[in-house]
Amino acid sequence: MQNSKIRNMEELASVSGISRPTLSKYFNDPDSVRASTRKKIEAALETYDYRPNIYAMNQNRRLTKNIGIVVPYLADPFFAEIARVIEDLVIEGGFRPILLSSHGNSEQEIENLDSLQSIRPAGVLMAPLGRNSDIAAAERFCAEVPTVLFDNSIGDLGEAFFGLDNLQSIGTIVKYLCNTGEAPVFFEMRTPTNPNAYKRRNAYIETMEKLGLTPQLIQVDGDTWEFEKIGYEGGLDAIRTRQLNTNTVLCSNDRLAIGFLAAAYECGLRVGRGPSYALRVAGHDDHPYARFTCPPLTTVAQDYAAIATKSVEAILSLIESGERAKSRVTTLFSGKLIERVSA
Amino acid sequence: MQNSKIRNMEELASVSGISRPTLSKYFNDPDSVRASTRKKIEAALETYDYRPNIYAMNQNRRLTKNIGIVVPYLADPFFAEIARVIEDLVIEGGFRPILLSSHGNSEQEIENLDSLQSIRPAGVLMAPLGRNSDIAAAERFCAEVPTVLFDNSIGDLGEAFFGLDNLQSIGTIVKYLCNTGEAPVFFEMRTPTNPNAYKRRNAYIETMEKLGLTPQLIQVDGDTWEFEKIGYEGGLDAIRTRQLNTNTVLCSNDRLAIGFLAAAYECGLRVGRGPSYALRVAGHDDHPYARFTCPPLTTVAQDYAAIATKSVEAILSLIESGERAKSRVTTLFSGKLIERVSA
DNA sequence: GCCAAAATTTTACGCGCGTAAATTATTTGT
DNA sequence: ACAAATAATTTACGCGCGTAAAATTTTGGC
Repeated sequence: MQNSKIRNMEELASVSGISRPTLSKYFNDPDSVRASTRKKIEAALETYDYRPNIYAMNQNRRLTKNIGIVVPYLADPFFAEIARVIEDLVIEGGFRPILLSSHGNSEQEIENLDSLQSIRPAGVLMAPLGRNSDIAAAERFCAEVPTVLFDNSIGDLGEAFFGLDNLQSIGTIVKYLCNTGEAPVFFEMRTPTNPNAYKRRNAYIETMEKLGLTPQLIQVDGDTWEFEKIGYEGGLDAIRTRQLNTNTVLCSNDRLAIGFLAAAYECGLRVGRGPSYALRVAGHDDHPYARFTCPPLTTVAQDYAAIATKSVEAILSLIESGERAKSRVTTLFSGKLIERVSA
Repeated sequence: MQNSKIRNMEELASVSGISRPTLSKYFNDPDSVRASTRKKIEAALETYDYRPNIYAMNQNRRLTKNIGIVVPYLADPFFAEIARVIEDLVIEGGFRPILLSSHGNSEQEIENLDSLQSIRPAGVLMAPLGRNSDIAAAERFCAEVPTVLFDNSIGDLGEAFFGLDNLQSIGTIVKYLCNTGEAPVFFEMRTPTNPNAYKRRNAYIETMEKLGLTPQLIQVDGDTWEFEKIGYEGGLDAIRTRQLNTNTVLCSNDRLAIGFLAAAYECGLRVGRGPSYALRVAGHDDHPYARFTCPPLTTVAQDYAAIATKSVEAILSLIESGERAKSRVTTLFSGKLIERVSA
């Protein structure tokens, strides 16, 4: 096994009989050296435990092998999941993911960008906070570092954007709800932190009007990322003050819906589809917990595997080309209706 | 504002009139230079945008300012929350947190340790996977890097351990359940990944026997980290095959309980306390979602702020001392009963 | 078995900063 | 105002690796 440890490439060079520059080449890309050489190196690596000093490497390389991943709120399992997929793809691409959460806080988001900038990443994948983001700071960052946005977009920031087609996905579930029962009221935060939320509101209104129906909004207060709490408290209030004049509620996202379901339960309203139920509740996103709510939540699934895959592909090809995108491409994926028992 | 940018300390030295070694001292500890010097440096920093190259710094420092944080499963909001608190404390302590998730996978856990070792962290805070952890690899890591364990312990690995007093916390909720209704059956995974789970099982048995009652276990299959799913499927099975001969179920953790609640709901069993309810269900951990289940989950809260604070304090003092712990100290915190409506 | 092409080695320099020792300047106490 | 203590500067070296250019070796094709 690991006999004596080796401290640097120089020493590895002497014990392996391969010159240091060739070793350097090998570590940057094992396939760039001759097969016979590669074998010798790998044989030496088996007996001598050695790995290049990552700091010395990155100091001298034009570009590091780091890719930053910034998400707005990691305690949200949705972002935890998408971050995990992205991490794996980044590793697969031969890069090193650096995951940072903004914890729903714009100052933290800037700090994250600052912190990333100091490690000179080859590229960054970022899901911005949205409304609260410091746009000027983000712009400055994007000018320095190739950045691909996902989940939600800010202006025309970044080289590309991958997200959800909110008009399609909200349209789908609104039509589904209308076809299977009463038209839905839209339950949302009054001043959401997230641009997607505005798009969903507009998509709801647009779809309802297209169907010849009158859109109705229930807008609740709250400006934190504790969506369940906001949905719960807003839901309690909406139910108790009889703001609902339909038996169908479409929540702007699943986390709000989870809170709303808790409120409905507390008020003794049975949620589900059919004559014996008081209320239908639907969400949006297919949150990891949506299938375990009571009752299981009807929602629209985001194809986050697609979002993750395409985002990573985009940043990798940007890095490989060494250039900036000629034009900012926006790619929107469709949502898929997930019919469960809540609506 | 930022006029011309400065590329290295040398240039900052010339424009600020302060020598480079002094600047180096300043960046390592601003308070180590004279106040007048500090002022001059900070004035220069205002006009010239400069930050030291982190790679060059870390290459030459004996010890980096990095602290690794390894959690078993970041998509679990419990770990996301505790990681967030730890991150903040680490930053407050003047260090740089590097957060890594093992995604419930032992190979990933080793990769994380490997990856951390290559950045030569000053210390590491780690919540190990447990049963699946590669103990030999972890031991080798701990021999190299000062490591403090939290949440769950493996053997006597690491310099210290901070976790929950499962005997106390399970004892508390078992007694509560017995005092307010029928004695609970214990619902858990047959072969949990997590040592805490075994401790909880034993704590349940011990407490029941102390109370002169017969412990009963419902053990469900599953060896992934999808606890809700396992709880749901196991719960469905347990209910349908009539394994319950008490109306009270204590789940080994809240995520299992969330799944179990979904199963109970699907089977039409009303969960709550009182004559009109079919079942009482309690959990353990006070998971962030526990207050939004239907009905809200009675559980035991872990004091994760305390666990986080003490763990960070421990690693910081270890780093400061530059030594290894003389003996491995285990600190267990008490859980606190959270009475909600599910039991 | 020869030659051009490709891979490797040699040589040499630089990256940006940490750090140690010796020297010089500044502050502090009296 | 002076000596002692403290801080800053100068000088010099090293960290581990990237990388470029030139010299050398190996490879593959015919």
